[in-house]
Amino acid sequence: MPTPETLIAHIDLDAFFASVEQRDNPAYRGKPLIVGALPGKRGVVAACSYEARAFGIHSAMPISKAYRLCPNGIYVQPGIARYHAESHRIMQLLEELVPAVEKASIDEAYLDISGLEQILGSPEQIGTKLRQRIAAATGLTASVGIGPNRLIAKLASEACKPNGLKVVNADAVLGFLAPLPIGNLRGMGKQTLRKIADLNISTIGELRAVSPATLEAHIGKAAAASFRRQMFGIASSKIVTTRQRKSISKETTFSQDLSDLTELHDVLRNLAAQVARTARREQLAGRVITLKIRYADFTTFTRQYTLAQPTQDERLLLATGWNLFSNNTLPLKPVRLIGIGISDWDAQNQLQTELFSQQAANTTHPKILAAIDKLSDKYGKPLLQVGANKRSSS
DNA sequence: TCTGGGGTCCTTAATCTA
DNA sequence: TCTGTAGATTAAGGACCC
Repeated sequence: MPTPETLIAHIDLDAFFASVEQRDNPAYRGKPLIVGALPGKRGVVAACSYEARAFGIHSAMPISKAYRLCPNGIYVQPGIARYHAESHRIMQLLEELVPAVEKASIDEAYLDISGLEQILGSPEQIGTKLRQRIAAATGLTASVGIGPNRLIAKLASEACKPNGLKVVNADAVLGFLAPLPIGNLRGMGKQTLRKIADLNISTIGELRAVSPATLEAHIGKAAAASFRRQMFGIASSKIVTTRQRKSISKETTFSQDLSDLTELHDVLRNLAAQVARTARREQLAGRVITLKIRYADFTTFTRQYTLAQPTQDERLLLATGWNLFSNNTLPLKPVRLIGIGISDWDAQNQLQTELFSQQAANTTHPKILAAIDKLSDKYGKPLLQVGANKRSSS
């Protein structure tokens, strides 16, 4: 028996955040709706309705600019928890129909529909079923692209947005790609486009005519190889149904740049506590602690430190993060953003819930001990006691 | 124009180690 | 023991994505 042709579907929920808001608030329907920061505050557009797009607004646009373009639009802050719940519900729906579903983001999924034609019908029928199912259960619209691999499926769904369906068969891939803008290729962002601007090419078809050596000279070997594969429609069709996260981080941008060290420390403590909470909930402990600082001029620095043992405790996170901030490797000037994260764990080091007290008490690194001592002085009580056995209650 | 937050992956330079 | 080197690992930044 011949092996069935590989078929991947990409599902993309249309203007997801904005659509959920419009569905739940009839007053928002048919109006330019912008989900993101509120005008007057620092921030960007997270999502916007198609009515808002008519004003030239798009996601990631500074909110101040969006407001200039559309002062009469409706501006709302995102309700992320509601969107996650909705997303979860939709993914479950998809899993009922198709066994291999990969959640690619809050509003996107890849599905392996190879060999399902006998049960669910032609690719067009499968795509229609998926879209109908989502609409019936949630009242939301989705665009579905189907192709021989992830790249083609994704580009097909982009091409038929909003509320569309497009199937690209294997023999139509080259023709489908040729007229698309090169910016549609994965990894082709602003910087890469700038690097190849002098080649004067705008479509994937034109990019194919550029010699490999020329492309390499402009953007380097690895990137050139990646784009050459993509421009001929070569890409992975592997669906990863379970994915282990690689890092946990929290960051915040101040409404006004902050210089006060006490305030900065308080914010960092709060962020460290949130990171630690997530880590404990997900039973992860990381060895690498990363501090992120952004200044008023948007220059951004990261500093990291590798602990001898993994941790998920906010005290060690905070002490290490603060030490990275104050150990004189960063300029002393007003801070726009501060963030902290942990990473670098492996399967074996999950669920080490008693780890912290032991490891922190066993910490001998002078930098960490000094930072912890300093903090202990600041709070007028010892943050760590050798042999201590109980968790922080703060 | 003035740029959020939470991620992933890649490149490069510095440092460690055999 | 010293020195040079290659490869591995770590650190930092950049680019990108949603």
